[in-house]
Amino acid sequence: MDYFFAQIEERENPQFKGKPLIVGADPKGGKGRGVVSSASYTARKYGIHSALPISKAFQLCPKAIFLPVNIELYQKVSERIMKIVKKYSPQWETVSLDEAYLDLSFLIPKTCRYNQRSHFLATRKGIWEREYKKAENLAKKLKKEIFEKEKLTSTIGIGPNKLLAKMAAEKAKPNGLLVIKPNQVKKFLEPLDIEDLPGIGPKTAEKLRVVGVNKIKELKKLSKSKLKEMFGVVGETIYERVRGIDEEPVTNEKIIKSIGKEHTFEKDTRDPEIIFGTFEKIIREVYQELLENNFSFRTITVICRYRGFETHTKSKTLKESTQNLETLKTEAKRLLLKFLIESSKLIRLIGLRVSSLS
DNA sequence: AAGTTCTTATTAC
DNA sequence: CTAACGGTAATAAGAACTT
Repeated sequence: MDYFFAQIEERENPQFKGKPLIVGADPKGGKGRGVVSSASYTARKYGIHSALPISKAFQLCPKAIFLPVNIELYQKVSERIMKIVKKYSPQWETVSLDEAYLDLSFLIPKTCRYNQRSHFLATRKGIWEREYKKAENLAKKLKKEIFEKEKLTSTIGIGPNKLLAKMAAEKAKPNGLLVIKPNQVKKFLEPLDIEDLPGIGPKTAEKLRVVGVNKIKELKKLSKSKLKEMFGVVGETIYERVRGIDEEPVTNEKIIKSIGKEHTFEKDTRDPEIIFGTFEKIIREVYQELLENNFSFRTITVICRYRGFETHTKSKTLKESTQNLETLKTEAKRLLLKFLIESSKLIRLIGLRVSSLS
C-alpha cells in the first residue's frame, strides 16, 4: 500500500489531500522524541520520510499536519485489504500491515510447472510472455478492487521471485505496477544503487562505497569469496541477490521466536519510581502476550539505553523453560538492577524480551 | 574442543 | 551547547563461559 497510514488519514479527512501530512510521534513543538511512521508524498517533498526523527520533521516542515498513529484503524483497514489480496492466490504471505506477497506460479501450465532454475534458464524473450501478461492482469484487477472497496492506492511489483517483485514495487510506487520478466532482470538490476538491494542498509552500503562500489553493476564484479570475506553469510546472500537469484518461498507460516516490549522515557531519568514503575508494566505486557500464545520462555533479556543512545543488553537463560510470572519478574528486575548499579548514566529507554520460546 | 550463553551489530517495516 | 533517532523482531558473528 502507498504511504499507508498517511493515506488512510487522508481518506478519512479529505481536506488534508495535497497537504504535507505526517503520521507519527507527537512533535511537541520540535521537542518530541519519536519518529515519523508515515508521510504523504507532499510531506516527502520536504525531505520527510518514515523513520525520520519527528523533531527533524518538525524542523523541515513545521506547518505540516502531524497526526498520532491510530493503529487500531490501520489494522482494521489492513484486515479488509488482506482479505481481498488473499482471493488472488492460495499462496500468500503478509509481511506487515501494508505489504504482502502472492505466489502466482499457478498461472504457469502444468507441463512446465514453476521451478526457478528452469525459469531462469529460459530467459529468451517471449518464453514467459503469456504468464506474465496474466499476472499483470490479475494485478490490475487487484489494484482496482482495493481502490473501489477502500479508496486507497497501492503498488504491485511482479517478478520471478520475491526479491524482484519487491524491488519492482519499490521502483513503481506510488500507484504503480511494474513487471520484471526473467529476460529483463539483468537490465533492471544493473543501474540500481546498492542500497536498493534488500539486505544492504546504510552500514553495508558505506563499506561498499569505500571500495568504490555504488551501483549494482559494480557490486556484481565482487567475487563470492570477496563478499563472504567482507560480510560473511550476508555477503553470500548479496552475491545471489545482485544476480536476481532468490529462492525464498511465499509462506504464511510465521514462527514467533521472541516477544518483547520497550519504552523510551519522555526525559532521560534515573528516578527508580519511574524506571521500576514502567518496567513492571512492561513485564505484565510481555507476560500477557506470552500467555496469549501459550508460550514458555527460557531466556530473558533486558535492554537499557542511556542518554546519548548507548544501548546495552543483559540476558539470563534459565535451566528449565517456564511460564511463571514470578520467575520473570525476579530475573528481569535482577538484570535491570545490574544496569543501575554498574552505571550512573541517565537512562533513555528500558526494555524486556523473552526468547527460547516453546 | 565442543556446546551453550551472552552481547553487539545490522536490517526491515 | 549538549542529543535528531520508536517499537518490534529476526539473524549473524564473535566473545565468554561451561562441560
